[in-house]
Amino acid sequence: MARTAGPETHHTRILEEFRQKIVDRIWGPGFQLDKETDLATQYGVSRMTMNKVLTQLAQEGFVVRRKRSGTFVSKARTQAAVMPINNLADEVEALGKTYRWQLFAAEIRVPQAAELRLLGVESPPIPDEVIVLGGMHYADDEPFCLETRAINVDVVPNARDVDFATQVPGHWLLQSMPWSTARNAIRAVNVAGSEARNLDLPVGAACLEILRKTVMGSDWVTYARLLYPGEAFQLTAEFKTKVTPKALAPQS
Amino acid sequence: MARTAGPETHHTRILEEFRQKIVDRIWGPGFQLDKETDLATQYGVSRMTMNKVLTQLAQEGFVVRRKRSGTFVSKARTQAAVMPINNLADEVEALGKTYRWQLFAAEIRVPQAAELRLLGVESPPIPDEVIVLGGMHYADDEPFCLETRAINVDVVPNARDVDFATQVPGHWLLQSMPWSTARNAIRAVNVAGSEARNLDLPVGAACLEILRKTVMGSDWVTYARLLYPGEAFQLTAEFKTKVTPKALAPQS
DNA sequence: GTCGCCAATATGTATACTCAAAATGTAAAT
DNA sequence: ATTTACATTTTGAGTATACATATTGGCGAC
Repeated sequence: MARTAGPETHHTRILEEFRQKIVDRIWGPGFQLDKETDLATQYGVSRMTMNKVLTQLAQEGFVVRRKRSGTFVSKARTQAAVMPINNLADEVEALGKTYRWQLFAAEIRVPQAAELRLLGVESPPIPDEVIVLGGMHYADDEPFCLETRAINVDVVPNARDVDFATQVPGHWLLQSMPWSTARNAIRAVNVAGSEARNLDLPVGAACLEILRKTVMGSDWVTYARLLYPGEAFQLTAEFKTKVTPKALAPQS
Repeated sequence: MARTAGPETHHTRILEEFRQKIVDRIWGPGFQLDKETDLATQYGVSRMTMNKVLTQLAQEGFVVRRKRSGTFVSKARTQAAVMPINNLADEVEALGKTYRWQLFAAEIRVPQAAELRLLGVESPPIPDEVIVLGGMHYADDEPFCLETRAINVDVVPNARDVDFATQVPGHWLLQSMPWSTARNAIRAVNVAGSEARNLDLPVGAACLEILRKTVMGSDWVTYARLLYPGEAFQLTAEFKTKVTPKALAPQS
């Protein structure tokens, strides 16, 4: 589990030492570090090197730096979870199961109001032509995730020519449009009707619903709704304590 | 919504320009940037400044740097969601509602097997003395979150003297033990029995269940189970596309 | 032609030195 | 007594320079 023995350079060594001191509360919240010139001489490095260490620590949120005032260990406030949302095929195959994607329908047309509501579309500028599609992700032929999606053809014109029966929409979009931004909302819902039938669940079963809006620049690329059987699926996230951008004031 | 107009320094300006170029795919995945000495002269800065920019970009995962080879725009693979999990009081008050915490019971004793199962405790080393507590978070006197928790007294000895009727456990722990690490699992479940009654929900209603294990060094600090009324509550997360640590190879 | 060694090259790390910006405490002025 | 002005201190940003390190492409030996 040991990290791949990073390069033993001055600044990485000092960085790790400082982080450890803070995590172990040897330097507790509010503690004021010596000024960077002093620290530099104490550790036998130049100010630039010590500056690199402290700047990095500040970026990671461990310390707050204020001109004329000094460098302080920050107080933890918020917790930020880094949650990897991989593509489903990888995730399913990591469990040793076979993955399969089944397209139900895909059409280029004006989306209906009900569909927009389902997908959580709030901003009115809806283009005339949108790919509306639905399908199911299977793991060993068991329903794993029900997907409903709208794709903005204006932003991704070559989506027109893609056969989403063979290409998994999410995966294709990720490959096709790297560096986009997304906003997720996660809820628990009771399934009913055709959704319950498709997922092979009793009516009223709890499901995890992820509404994802993907944005590229100023335009939306896709709205997706992913519905997972509740008990069978779970999202996991590892995280460290972090500070809120505000409330950084050192001990007064 | 505009970011608080950051300092207009050389390296931040260039950094933003490069990020934009990559996000807008002017520099697509696999694109090789000019070498840093050339870029430095092109942008009229010293190599150290350009180095700072490129190092930062590499840390953010936008580019991969290889000695002798050059700097390449990396290919997006995974998406990482950064999900802030604030303390509930702040969250509730952000909605303009009044927050209230109601303790049901808190005891120091050996936890029961059923409780450990509920909390998702898997690793056997259970200390003899554990604080087992349960309570409810209210927003405007409506049930908002049902909490069940175990606290490791060996790791947090002063938790003995805390009155968890007035102190919210999660908040107190966060203040008391900053820089801990946690692992979250998020599921959807159907509520039943006393849980449904306490949350004022019909039996079978979908709820969001968060199992959180908090670790400090090598010991566990607390296991918590947070149950949110499904339809009423949702987690949201903003995120950008990121690269996997592996699979960074430039276009061959 | 193939294999292995070597040198050229791009990044990585570090130093020493400037000047700028911001915050704080002190002293002067109203 | 309160405000204003100023000097000091600490971080922030940038430059010029040097040497280390890894990798790649070419050259030579076989």
